[in-house]
Amino acid sequence: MSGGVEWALHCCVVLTASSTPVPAARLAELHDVSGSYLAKQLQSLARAGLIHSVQGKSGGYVLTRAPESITLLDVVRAVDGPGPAFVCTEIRQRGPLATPAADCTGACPVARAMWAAEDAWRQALAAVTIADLARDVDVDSGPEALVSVSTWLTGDRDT
Amino acid sequence: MSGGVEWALHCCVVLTASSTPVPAARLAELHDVSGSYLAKQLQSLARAGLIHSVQGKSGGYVLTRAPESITLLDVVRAVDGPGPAFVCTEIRQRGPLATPAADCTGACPVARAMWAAEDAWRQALAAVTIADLARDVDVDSGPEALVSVSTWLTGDRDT
DNA sequence: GATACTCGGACCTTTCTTGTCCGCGAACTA
DNA sequence: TAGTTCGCGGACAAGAAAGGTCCGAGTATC
Repeated sequence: MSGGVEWALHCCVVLTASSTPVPAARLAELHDVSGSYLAKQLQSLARAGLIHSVQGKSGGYVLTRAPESITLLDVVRAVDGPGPAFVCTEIRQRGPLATPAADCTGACPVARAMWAAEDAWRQALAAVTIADLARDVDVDSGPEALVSVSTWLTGDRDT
Repeated sequence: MSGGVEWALHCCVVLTASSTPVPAARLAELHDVSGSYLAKQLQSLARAGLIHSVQGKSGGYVLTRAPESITLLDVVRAVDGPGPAFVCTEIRQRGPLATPAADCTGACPVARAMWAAEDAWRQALAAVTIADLARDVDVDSGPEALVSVSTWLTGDRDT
């Protein structure tokens, strides 16, 4: 799993606190990460339609939907790609005792089991939304945490 | 996820069919993969205690336990490592609005959600055993498939 | 005891991820 | 209308990790 997923998730949670566009550089400064690289993750989120980019002065990124309708699975799929982590190379069709392709109607048992586990993983991710994470942050660090983030994001740069 | 997991799983299923040691080169020939590289995966399985290596002439690998007591999670952890796929870099403790370390009693909400999903994945993998896979192969390809594999594995090389 | 066969680990190559940089176009401001 | 600020996209370099190969240590067989 790529490390950019963590950055993207934190950015989505932070964007919950702001209704005005937030530049990528500001998000990078808040998290103390490389702005150039974070921009790449944000572009992935924008391509997936999770966030919307506003160009020009006073531009930046805004969430396109309500935080309640953005699941963790959406973010992970946008950053890490939609493909399955386990790839079946059809080993059973190779070697001296290869099973003929005609008998391979469905996926091989190994792939079936691995993909079923991945489905369980995706289902768990789809059950949690960005709004849930924001609420958890409130519980953990108190409601003033996200408020101060909001004021810092929308405030002037010279702080 | 590393591709060697697929090879290791197929090897474990195949080893079900043989009670005598099977050389790594024989397993590689059966699956038509690089023997030198497959040896690395088998060594990982041996280090994890899933298979036992017998040296010397007529040596090879044998399953240490019954196939019913080897789960897919055991194989995946042995090959891909036991660490979690999602690594939390404690982003919340960085940047100008870093939450003080004293307030970070538990994992941050983002990591909690991601790890919960991974637990669901591991639980699904732990629920399936190598014996289950072998049975599924019997259902898919008929019982004669594993029988012919067994005779091919134990037979002489000059076939 | 010699031999042939096996595993085991050290080593190298290729690919991918991570991270950086700069030019272009768009939108807001004056 | 000109200038500034900002996001977008591709090109590019470094580092890690996967993929792959090799030779030495050890053991059962003959």
